[in-house]
Amino acid sequence: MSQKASTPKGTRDFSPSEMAGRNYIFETIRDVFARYAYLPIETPAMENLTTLTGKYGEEGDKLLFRILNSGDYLAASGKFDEQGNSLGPLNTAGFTNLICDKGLRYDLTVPFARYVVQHRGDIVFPFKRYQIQPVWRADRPQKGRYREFYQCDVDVIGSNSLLYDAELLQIASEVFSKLSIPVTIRVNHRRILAGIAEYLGSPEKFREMTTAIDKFEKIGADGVNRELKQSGFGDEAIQKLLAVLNVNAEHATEMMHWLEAEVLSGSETGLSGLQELKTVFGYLECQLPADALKTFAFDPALARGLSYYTGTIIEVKANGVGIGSICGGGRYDDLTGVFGMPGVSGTGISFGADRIYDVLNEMKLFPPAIETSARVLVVNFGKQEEAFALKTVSRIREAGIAAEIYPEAGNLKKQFSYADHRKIPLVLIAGPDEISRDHLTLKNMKSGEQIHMHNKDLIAILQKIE
RNA sequence: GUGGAUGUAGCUCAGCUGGUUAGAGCGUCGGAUUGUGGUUCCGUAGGUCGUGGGUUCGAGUCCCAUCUUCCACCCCA
Repeated sequence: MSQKASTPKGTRDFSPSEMAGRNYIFETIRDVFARYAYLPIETPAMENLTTLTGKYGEEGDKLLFRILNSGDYLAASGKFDEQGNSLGPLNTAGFTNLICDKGLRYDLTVPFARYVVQHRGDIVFPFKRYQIQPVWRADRPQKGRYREFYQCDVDVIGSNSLLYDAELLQIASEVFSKLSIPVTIRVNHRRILAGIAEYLGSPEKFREMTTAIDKFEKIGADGVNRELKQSGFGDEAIQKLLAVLNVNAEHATEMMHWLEAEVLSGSETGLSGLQELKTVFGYLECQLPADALKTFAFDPALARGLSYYTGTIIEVKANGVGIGSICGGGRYDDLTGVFGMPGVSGTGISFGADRIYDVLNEMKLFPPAIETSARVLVVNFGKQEEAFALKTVSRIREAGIAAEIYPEAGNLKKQFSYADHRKIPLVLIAGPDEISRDHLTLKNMKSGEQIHMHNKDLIAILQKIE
């Protein structure tokens, strides 16, 4: 009896043509990271549950994949008989903690914080690392939302310098420019949001306020109004907030001036956040050409959910594609505190490789040439010619050119058709005629042109065709 | 986790209110062309109609369950 072949919900296989696209993304991102002098690390797919829980809020904890312990834990618990009947009161949470103590990582930032604390003796600060690995979330899948997906994280830990905030923004700008994806990079500061909450007279409702404004673009002013009312904001406060969201400032500097004068003047926190952002934008102006600067937008309505951000926050969306954010991040002042290493500031961003793939695919922005396997196919004529063909294919490989020989003899039609399907640009023909004269025939599959050459000139000619 | 759609050949889909052997295009493979692919022509193969139950004389079509994918909420890369 055969069973149905399938992958678990929200997970996928990647075939060679998809891997070509994925590797193109990973290589592009890795190149940029490395050029800014970030160093690679990897951490295990699973972490202790104590490392993961409580870091992503209540919702996040629900989305953790937990790994069942091995062993006879039921007998050990003493709460169940052999038929599985409960012998005493034990709630789900308690039971879960009893039977599993490991989980799949939910992101790369928290494992990185754990890594930093654990290796603090070996690390030279500020530590710049990158990490490209899959993460898992037990979310309900949708388009652009998977249960297993790759994040490409770059973080700096152990420095308060805003130069790094600016550097990461520059990295984001460069990655998307290299991938030719038109994006908007929205930037805000958590302390500006805190200042706005003070301005509204409800600093304690900071959380409710940020989750409401985060939806501004999606649900509009009316929707935000409703949300805020539900959270207990007064009408006056709501009007003040909507006025902030509706300010139509063309340039970041205009918006900043207005906020400084009208909204944040009474909030020390808010003003300090604004000052930091000004500094960051100042650095960007030094580092980036004008057309790259245009992709950045200061947006006081950007909130971002993750609770550990404390400073600059950033989010990137592809223009004109209905896929969520493809990159996000920010500064966190005390991520390592929970692991017993307080007062270490970090800043980082994360690229969503799978969503970037979807964007490139939807916008048809993948370069055409990334999928070739071999550059040369050597035709197989049969027993008599095989030895010659094998020697030739080895010579080509030794010259650093990807080559393969067709596995079966005869039927040239089939062999050429194979080269066509595989997008192999060159076919080398070494049949009886050629071998007898120590010659070769090379066909260019794109132009259809064939050239004859002496056997000894092969490598030189192939290298010239490059 | 809550609510709603979806599933027919490898791919994109058709199949009217239940009614004989479930169709098309593209692709595959073979031939026209045994030393030449991409175009053309001819032909071939390929289907547990997502899966499991049920209603019915009869189910791709109706009902229930389940899985997948997608959409909204929640949240997020």
